[in-house]
Amino acid sequence: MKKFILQTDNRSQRSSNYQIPYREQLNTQQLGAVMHDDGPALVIAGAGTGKTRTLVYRVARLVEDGTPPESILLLTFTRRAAREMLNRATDVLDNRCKKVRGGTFHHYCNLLLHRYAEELGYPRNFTLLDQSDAMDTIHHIRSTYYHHLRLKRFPQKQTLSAIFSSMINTRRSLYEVLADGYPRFLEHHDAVAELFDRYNRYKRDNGVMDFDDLLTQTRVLLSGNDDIRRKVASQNRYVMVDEYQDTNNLQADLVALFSSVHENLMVVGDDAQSIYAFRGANFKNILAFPDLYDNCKILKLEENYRSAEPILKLANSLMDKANDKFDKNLYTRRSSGDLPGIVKASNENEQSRFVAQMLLQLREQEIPLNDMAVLFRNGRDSYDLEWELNKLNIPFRKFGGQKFAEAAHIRDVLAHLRVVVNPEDQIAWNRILMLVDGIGPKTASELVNWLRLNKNRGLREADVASKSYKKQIDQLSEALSDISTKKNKPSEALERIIAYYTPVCENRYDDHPKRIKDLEAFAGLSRNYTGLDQLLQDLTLEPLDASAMETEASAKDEPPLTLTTIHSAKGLEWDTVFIIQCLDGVLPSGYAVENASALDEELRLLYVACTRARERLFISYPVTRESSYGEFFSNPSRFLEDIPEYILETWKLVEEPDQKRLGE
DNA sequence: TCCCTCCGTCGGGCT
DNA sequence: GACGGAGGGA
Repeated sequence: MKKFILQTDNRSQRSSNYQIPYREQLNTQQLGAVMHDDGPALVIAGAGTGKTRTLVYRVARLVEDGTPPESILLLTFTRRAAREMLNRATDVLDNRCKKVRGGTFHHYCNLLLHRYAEELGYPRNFTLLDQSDAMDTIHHIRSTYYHHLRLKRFPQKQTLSAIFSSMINTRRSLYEVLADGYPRFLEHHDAVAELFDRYNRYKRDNGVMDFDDLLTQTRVLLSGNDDIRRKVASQNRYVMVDEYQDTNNLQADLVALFSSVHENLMVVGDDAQSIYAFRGANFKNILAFPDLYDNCKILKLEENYRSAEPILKLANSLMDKANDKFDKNLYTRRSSGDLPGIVKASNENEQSRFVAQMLLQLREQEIPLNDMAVLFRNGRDSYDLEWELNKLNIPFRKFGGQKFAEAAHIRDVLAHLRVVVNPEDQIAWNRILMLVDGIGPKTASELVNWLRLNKNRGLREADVASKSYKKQIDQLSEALSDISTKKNKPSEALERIIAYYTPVCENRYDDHPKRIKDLEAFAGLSRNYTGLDQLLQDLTLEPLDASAMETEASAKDEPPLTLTTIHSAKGLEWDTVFIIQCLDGVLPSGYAVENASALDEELRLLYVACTRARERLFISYPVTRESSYGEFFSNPSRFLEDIPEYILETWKLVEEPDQKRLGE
């Protein structure tokens, strides 16, 4: 039977009196995507082709055509990306665009779940576990039930957490995950399976969820309850998903559910930039999208506006090396530009000095520091450079690597707040009790148990009168009751805890001045919040980078340089880009070299890194590396082999006796 | 029972 | 650099 299609009148009227001259500001391909109306659409957008711009204009265009902004849902990879897009849409149109709902999958799911948690048997104020909370929980279960396995090589908490997450996101059995990625732990299959069950039961029993639960529980909620699904999806008149190449099957299911009433779904992405296979993404998913949706319109953006031609040439020639070919060749009309350079340094520090010196030189040529970035494979690959930059007083901000809320002292303070929000949070109780002098694992777990069995009594009533730590327990319970009884602001609660915690911190860490400074910065940041639980949720869903606080102060003098992992550089661009530690075993990662598809992903990673640059690109590597055994020779990335000189120019570093200087 | 120190081990990229 | 286990002193 034929279906009726409801069509509104504005379709015929539009394009006559738009506030924004779309035709003049966009190319034909972009215009097609912006003007796309109803029904599913796939936009394949190569690097630098104006993908963000297209999304921004489409949001504005929908709003101009009378779509209520709050009925548009924009799913992005980070909340920062969503915010930037909506700000830009506000700039091109007006304030209405601020009302568009946008954020990450996790963020949106978190919102829905807080509304409907009770349907799933969770408390409405369920606690969200971040990466380290989840690992602590796993550790807790592991040491309670599996301590006897300690002599055999049993996976560590972060490995266990990675295994569990991989099972969920790639939809594989434990056996498959272990056999594929962790064969040495196959002998522990049954114990790990049991631990997984206990972990899930623990989360259930204690009303907490980890990152993966946000996605899986939302799917359960929407696929198991048609009323709720319809209610939620009918609010989403238009759904747009950015970076679709990096969503996995679980997220694809969610997208389908979110858009299941209006079916106005537009996904945007680039198969050549898929770099999240470890989270279950598969670059083939995006190409299979049209198979899932009848009448799916396919649109392509191919003209690159970002990079100078020599940079694109290098990027294209890298892509030629993929085992699994991509149907992709970016072109640009920009013909000028220097050749990308490859720089060989004799060791890591020389590489750092080269980068630092080059940065200073370019800054003198009026390229602002914040229009330059240094990219690397692993969070740790920049330690030496960070040291060098600090020495030279070059301000920088680092993305990726350790997060602010992962530092021990921040987690200590957060644990205090968490027991106030949720007094049944055993992991948090355990952590704060262990901080008391004279209390170790044994005493802490006895006290936690006592608290669990005496829910209506507080820590104050615990029997510690005869113990050496009585005094500190009194101080602790006083601090906790101060903030739970008075309904004070998050910043006041935080300051109260910091007052209690400061002596603990001084006693525990040698570098306490720096840590206490962090805590003050944290208190400052919390002033923007009115609710404690909101603060905790935001910190979890949008983890701050560890260096964010330090840079905050110096940023006033000069906008800082960016240091970032390639994964965190996604979607961003700079005038000048340095890619450091471009070594075989680093990029590609040593764990990828025996697997063709994993190698391809590493290659795409390098491709993503190169295409972040507009004008200048420097790739560098040291020929020697240090390890615990001493110094050894290292080789440049295999991806850089056989790239002809007319595409990638080789540079030598020449040291002058008195002053280090760059060679020709 | 707790705390400190020493030492071998380790899959990392992100929400 | 962080984790986790071992060993010794308080």
